[in-house]
Amino acid sequence: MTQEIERAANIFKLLGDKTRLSMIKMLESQDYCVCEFVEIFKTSQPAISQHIKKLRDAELVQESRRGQWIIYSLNRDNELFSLVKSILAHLPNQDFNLKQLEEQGRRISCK
Amino acid sequence: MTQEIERAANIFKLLGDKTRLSMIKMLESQDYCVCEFVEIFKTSQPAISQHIKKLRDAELVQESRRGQWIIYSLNRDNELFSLVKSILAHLPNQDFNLKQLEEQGRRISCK
DNA sequence: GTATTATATAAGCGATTACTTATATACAAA
DNA sequence: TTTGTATATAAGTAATCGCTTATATAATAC
Repeated sequence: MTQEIERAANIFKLLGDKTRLSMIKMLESQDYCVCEFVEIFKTSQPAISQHIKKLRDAELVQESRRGQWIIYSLNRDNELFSLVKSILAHLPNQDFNLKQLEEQGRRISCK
Repeated sequence: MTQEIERAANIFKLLGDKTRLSMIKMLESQDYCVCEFVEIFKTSQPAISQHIKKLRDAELVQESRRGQWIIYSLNRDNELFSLVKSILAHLPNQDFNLKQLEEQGRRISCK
């Protein structure tokens, strides 16, 4: 069992959850504030925070604080980013989530 | 949450296990008998059988019986095969497993 | 300073996972 | 038809997962 297989399998474990997979796909287009994820996925804030933690621990995303908000972005320097990138190419764009949020006037906190 | 995201996430759940991921990578090169997997992964026969069942249920692999042996192959007609294929391109070849088996004279049952 | 807001972390819990052992099924060889 | 071999399935279990609620931390606004 090569180490590369194991590393890849760990990435797939993370992408094997539809919330996390959507997040990563969304982050391909633009950076997101935690508060936007909370609104979009209609889950509790801790649930979102825990998903993000996993992505952060795997260095798939990176944070940057802006005042009281924390903005996450895709870490394109990740060792396995080329794998991730080629996966994302097969997934439908998820930008409609944020558009919907704006249309419904629910994109509030960080804007 | 699009259905496509959910389908892809299900694939990643399957590939998120290093045994199953190795199997799929190996099947990219050639078909494999269950008994070869059992030898190569040094796990119990039921454990292997259960991994295969998951891959079969997702129609990622297909079986064909040859006498008392069952040979598995990659299902290249799977709806998401292009995704799988592009993933496999990023993984190291695993053919050494079978070579090792042969060198050690442990490739016995189905040959 | 205190209050409020955004995010993270901790603890608990039910569901799921990946194994185990035991058994069933399907075919082969005698 | 009996015996052996390959594979699948069933049942049980410890570990992990993804949520929940409660609380901690960090920044802003007053």
